[in-house]
Amino acid sequence: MSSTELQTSRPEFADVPLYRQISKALRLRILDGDWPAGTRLPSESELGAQFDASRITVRQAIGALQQEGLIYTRQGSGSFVSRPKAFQNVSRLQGFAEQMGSHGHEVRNRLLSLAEVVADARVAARLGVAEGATVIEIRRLRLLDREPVSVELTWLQRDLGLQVARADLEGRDIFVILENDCGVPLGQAELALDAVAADTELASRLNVARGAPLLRVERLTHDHAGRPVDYEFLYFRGDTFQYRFKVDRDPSSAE
Amino acid sequence: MSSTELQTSRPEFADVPLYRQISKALRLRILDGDWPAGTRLPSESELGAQFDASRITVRQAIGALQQEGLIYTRQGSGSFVSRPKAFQNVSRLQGFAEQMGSHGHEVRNRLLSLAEVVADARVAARLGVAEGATVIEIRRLRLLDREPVSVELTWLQRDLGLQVARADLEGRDIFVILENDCGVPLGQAELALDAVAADTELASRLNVARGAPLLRVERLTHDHAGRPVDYEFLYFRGDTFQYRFKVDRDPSSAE
DNA sequence: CATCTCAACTCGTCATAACAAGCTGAGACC
DNA sequence: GGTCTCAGCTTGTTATGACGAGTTGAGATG
Repeated sequence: MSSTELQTSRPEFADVPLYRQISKALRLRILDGDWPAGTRLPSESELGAQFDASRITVRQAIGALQQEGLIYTRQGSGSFVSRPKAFQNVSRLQGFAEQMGSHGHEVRNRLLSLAEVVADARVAARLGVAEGATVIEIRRLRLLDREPVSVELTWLQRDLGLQVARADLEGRDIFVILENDCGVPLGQAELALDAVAADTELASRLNVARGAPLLRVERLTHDHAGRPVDYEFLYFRGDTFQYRFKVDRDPSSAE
Repeated sequence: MSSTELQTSRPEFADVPLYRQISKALRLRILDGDWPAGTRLPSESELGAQFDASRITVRQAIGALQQEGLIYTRQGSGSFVSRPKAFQNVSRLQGFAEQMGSHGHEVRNRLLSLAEVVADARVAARLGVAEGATVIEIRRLRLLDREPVSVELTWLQRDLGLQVARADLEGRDIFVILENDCGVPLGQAELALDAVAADTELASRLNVARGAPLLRVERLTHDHAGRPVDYEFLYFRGDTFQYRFKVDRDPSSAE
């Protein structure tokens, strides 16, 4: 009954699925530390009563949190808040500031250059434009707590790039700009990581010695429909940055 | 009808959940190429009729395939087989040889050392043993097509390590040994990647200059129950190796 | 012919209900 | 005290039913 009531009383959220509201509420309590690692969540029926939802709906919410790695579930026993943090959820596609900002660090970007350039073969291939077409190139230096961490080269299709160029590139992630200002929902990204030596320019930008090891990330981000949107090279200082994530073996458990 | 028939005729699989049977059946048709990319799957109700399952069960099966990236779904339209392959599923936990071997390369491991050592604080913490406990340390040089690519340091709990030590460490991945010879089903792994400079020993092993950039991968692999099993440091030559994978944005779409 | 409308189909969400399977702790039994 | 059993919890799986929202193509309309 009150699911309807809830929707009636908050018509502006009427279209947010109930299971999302639940998972969001639970997520907040976990991230805020109300429920430290190891805490047992209320049982599915209890949650159902609390949120006035059926068990099937609660399970949808819990399933989402499980996928995020925030909780784990043991049959017959209950659902529990996962181990520490620090390591959480990094196999999501997130901007650097999105990730760090949520951990209490100050992130700034210094715009090094913003230009229309001719796409070389590789950039053209990745972005799906003709070789020789004009694209937008953005070069930024990222500072974490005033300390330089990375230099980032970004290429975008011309029209999209011009929109992005008008946004607050110094304070916000390109991902956030793309999604909120340009209305481009992001989907998957392909990454390639390797290690390279700092050339003279990178070394001076990042305040390290020439030849110092850098973690290079090549990232091609697609929108929801699979169209390439954003092609980047990120150069991280090897001594101050780690790329962390989790992977599963055998996600399907097929055969 | 047929789901029941299936279970009746194969009583040993009677406890495999129906939704897994369905996702497995669909997965096979996709991987076998019966349904090329872009093919629309039968609707959820059709599948329900085919497998004699309710729609909720079919949706569970379809949800699993979606997570695997094999299919994508558009409301009002249907579920479709995903784009090519090539990049699929690389965010799985795979051994190096597993990955390369399936691409027609020759992978060999040269055993550099195999010893019982005293766990330092970090190794002890990661493997969940007492500091000062004895663990097995394995150091290997990996060769791809006769060329050195990486040096790998592995620590295992003593009893497990002794089992592994008896296996064919030169020809097989430790992952494969753990799963097949030791019967340890692997689950998740946590990875941390950064870039470091080659010290004298690594440089000579890998046949690069001292100070050359290396991609360092710290990996802690857990078994199915979440117990830490295998703790490793992998040092890859920056010039010959890339770590590639895909990530999704917004598995939760929070806030 | 172009466009517009709408019925019919698709997936998205949610409720209620039931039984199976795993876990846990209180109490019985030795 | 130590062990064993089992009731009563938990999650896992599944069915049926319902309505909403997005898509699409056929037919009506201009």
